[in-house]
Amino acid sequence: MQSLLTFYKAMSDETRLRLMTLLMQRDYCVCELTEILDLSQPKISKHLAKLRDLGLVSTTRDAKFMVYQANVDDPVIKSSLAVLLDNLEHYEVLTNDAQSVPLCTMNQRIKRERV
Amino acid sequence: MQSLLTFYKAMSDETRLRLMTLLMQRDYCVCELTEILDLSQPKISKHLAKLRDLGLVSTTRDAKFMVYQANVDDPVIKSSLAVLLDNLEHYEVLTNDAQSVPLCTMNQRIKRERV
DNA sequence: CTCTCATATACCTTTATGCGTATATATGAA
DNA sequence: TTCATATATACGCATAAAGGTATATGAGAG
Repeated sequence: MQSLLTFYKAMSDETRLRLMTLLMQRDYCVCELTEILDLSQPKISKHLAKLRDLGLVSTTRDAKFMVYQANVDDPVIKSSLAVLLDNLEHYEVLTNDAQSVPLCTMNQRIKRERV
Repeated sequence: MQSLLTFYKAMSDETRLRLMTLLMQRDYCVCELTEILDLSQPKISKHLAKLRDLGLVSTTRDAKFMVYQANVDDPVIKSSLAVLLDNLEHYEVLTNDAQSVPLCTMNQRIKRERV
């Protein structure tokens, strides 16, 4: 039950809810997340570290960039997150986050790769 | 989004998770909940008050007893709780809670009424 | 009215949480 | 090596949260 409790606690903070929601949709590096949420870099990093400590996200280094990805195995937590994703349209902030296109270096780099 | 955040926060405490899970299954008075969770009465009352303040439960007075009932209208929160209830068997504590039969006065009274 | 049971709340202490600022670390470029 | 960029972390502070103990309140019984 502890994992469920810590999941709920993780999601009870607006910053982490936004981060987790984004990461359930695709991977992002820290600079992209900082830009999308428009919050200080240390704040973003600290919340990501918390999500990582709780085992909800994992990281991959890509050159200078730390890429975060959602990493949920617990089926109950997975279902809980599915409920959230299925209802994104109810939450303007989350919807906007998902649609926003960061202008940071990482994003430029990815765009080039896609060409 | 605030209601979702406070819902997650409410559920991030073990006592409240247990209380809410019980109340999603049927109504209980405080003495029953105190007995089932085997925790101090003020602790139970304070957590119930918090759940009531957040609008997740409501109360009815039945003579000396305050009967608490789940009271969830938000569809996303409803779905989130449904996920939990659908997975009760994964959580021994919650399963035990649901199966426990309190011996308190309220329970006696209800039993008599049922005869 | 008084007593008892059921419940709520006040007060206090401890611990957890979140944030800002400053700084450390890591990587690639020049 | 030196610099710039990306990210992590340390430190200090303010606030929130949780629990225990004691006490207040509310309702029915006698």
